[in-house]
Amino acid sequence: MTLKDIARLAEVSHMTVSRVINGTGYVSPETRERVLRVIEENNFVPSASARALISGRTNVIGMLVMYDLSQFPHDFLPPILEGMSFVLNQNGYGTALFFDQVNGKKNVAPESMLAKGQVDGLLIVSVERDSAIRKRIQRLNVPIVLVNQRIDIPGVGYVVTDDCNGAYCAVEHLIQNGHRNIGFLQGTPRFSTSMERQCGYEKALSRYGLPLRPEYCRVANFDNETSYEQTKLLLAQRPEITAIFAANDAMALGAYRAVNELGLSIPRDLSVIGYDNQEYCQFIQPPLTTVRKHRRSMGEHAARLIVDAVENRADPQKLVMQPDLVLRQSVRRLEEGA
Amino acid sequence: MTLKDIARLAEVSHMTVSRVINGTGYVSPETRERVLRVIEENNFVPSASARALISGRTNVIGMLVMYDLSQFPHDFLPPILEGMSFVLNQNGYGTALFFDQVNGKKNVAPESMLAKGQVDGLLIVSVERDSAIRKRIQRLNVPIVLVNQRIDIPGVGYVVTDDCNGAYCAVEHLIQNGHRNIGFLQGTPRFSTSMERQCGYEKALSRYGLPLRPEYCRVANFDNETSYEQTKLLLAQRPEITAIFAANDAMALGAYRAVNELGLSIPRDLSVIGYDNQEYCQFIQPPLTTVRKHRRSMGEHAARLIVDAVENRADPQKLVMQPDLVLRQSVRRLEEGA
DNA sequence: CCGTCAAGTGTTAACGTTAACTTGTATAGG
DNA sequence: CCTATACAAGTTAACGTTAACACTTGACGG
Repeated sequence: MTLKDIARLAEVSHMTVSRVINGTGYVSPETRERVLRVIEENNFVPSASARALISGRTNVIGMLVMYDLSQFPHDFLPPILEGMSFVLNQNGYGTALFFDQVNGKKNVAPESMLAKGQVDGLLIVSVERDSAIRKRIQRLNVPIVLVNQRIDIPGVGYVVTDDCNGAYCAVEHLIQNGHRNIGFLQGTPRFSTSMERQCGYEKALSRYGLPLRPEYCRVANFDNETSYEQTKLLLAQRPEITAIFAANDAMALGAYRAVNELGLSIPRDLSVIGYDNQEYCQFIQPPLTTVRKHRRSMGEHAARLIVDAVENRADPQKLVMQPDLVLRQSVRRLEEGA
Repeated sequence: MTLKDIARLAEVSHMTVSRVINGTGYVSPETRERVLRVIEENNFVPSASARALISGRTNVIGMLVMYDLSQFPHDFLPPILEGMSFVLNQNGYGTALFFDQVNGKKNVAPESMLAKGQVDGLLIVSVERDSAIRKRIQRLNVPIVLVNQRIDIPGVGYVVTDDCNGAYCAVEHLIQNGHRNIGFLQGTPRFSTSMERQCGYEKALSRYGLPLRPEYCRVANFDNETSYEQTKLLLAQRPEITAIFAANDAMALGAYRAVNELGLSIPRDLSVIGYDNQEYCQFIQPPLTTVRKHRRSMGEHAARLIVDAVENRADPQKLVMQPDLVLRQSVRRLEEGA
């Protein structure tokens, strides 16, 4: 079923049908009616391929996931994809999903698929710091918006969460609850967010005139097991510590485990704040106070930026979003005299 | 940059270039070399749109997510998508992702996008029982494979996990550890997997000659809070219960909470098995024994089935996968005399 | 009463491929 | 030596759409 078939059935030329469909040019009301009826009856939909061929635009935006899923909390991705997909669809775009690597193995497709002019723009969800992204991006000549990674490349936009500020708020919250000796479980330096969270921790301490003690900071690689060990060490070596800020929730859970094992209790003996607001935070005991990134919203914004760039042939914008603190029950207010 | 540009630069006709690219027909080694060099130098990639137009095939497979993400564990989706995407890419297919509904709102795109002949085949990830899928599927005339939903529709394939057997194994494991009075926290009847898990529970009891006591079974809607309440009730009303099988991990966590609050301990006073093997299962205390679905593998298989169907113009196959039990530390072996 | 313009419709060519057919040349078999 | 055939190309048309231009009709102003 093509334009011409519809044209024949409606007894008009194929151009008239095209005009009816696209709302361009003059068509008399009666003709329009007739054509629309025939289209309806045959539930005709114009060929996307033919349109893409002649217009040079596919109306498809690529979504490239640049990190290995198994290395990162699984629930990070879905809300982002969902947000992107929703906004893109609303704007008449389809979405092509690619994973750069799967289970450690490099995927074949991304570059070639993306080069074929198969997409009008590209959203890249990534996690690692800098990495090879810079180089790889340059080859592709479509508008690009990075999600969750703030790399300043001319002509490339991004949507990121201000993790530095998120961490700042978390630590500030601890300080405002009377905590002075605050441990920090740090992530892998490989991940860009890791450094930012550290920066926020340091900023908050300095802002409130507290000393930055390197021995309070432990690198635990975003890893539950390591955090568990480091927390045990930390509490043994530095018993004056009353609170821990963990750079993600899995690490906070590691701290929980250590505290339990030492026969202590949260938040009575130790206050804990995590980061990411994973699903389980509300279910564990005690429910974990943590920092929430607005993941769906990030996806939505990224989609808007890319649509904007594609349609106005302009460079994509850059956008920094603020996370917020989700208060639960893992932080205790210290008495003044304590 | 088109075939013809390459042809001009290599001083051949565009057909020769086409033949070189597709490996069809006769081309002399020297000519092939020359053409390949020119292609390389200009890193030319043929237009997917033009190919799609003339061949009637897009080399894109649609992936439609039919359920509301917020209603289901977030980490269910990524491995499935990843598995699909990987296999599809390997076979030269691109992937178009669509969400049927986002945050309760119906998405606009799916039907129209899919109808436009934009995809050669469709993978549908769903969760709800039957629902409207039957009707919606019939309109689309591309091969379809359902993922995680076993609906027998002629010409439609599926990849599912045998949740009945998964539940059976879980309950069997409890029985083999000496438990006789086993509670069951049930999911929403809305979800297809829910009924299967119940079926497995009942099968195991009956297989081992244990009575099915309705008062041991509580509907907790896959919900943490409800499970928490139901577990408290269950333990109060039926103190003889020594183990609980929860139809998913969130519910198991609810049980954990109840047990803690009653001053009891897992697995000493109560053994618990969950279902899904969510990320946090290994991190909570005690680590939760649970049933693992092979999600990436499901995605991979589904992708293979659809590629098969598309390329051989045959009806897609149907496939039932077996989950397995992940043993951790939430189940206690009861002494014979206990 | 003619030119101009708007409304409504049609014709043609182009987008970048591939299928199908055609052409030319070297080689082998009779 | 002629012809059949394998090899190595080239030419043309088609896929389904849209842009650009062309044509017809009627109305209206000068």
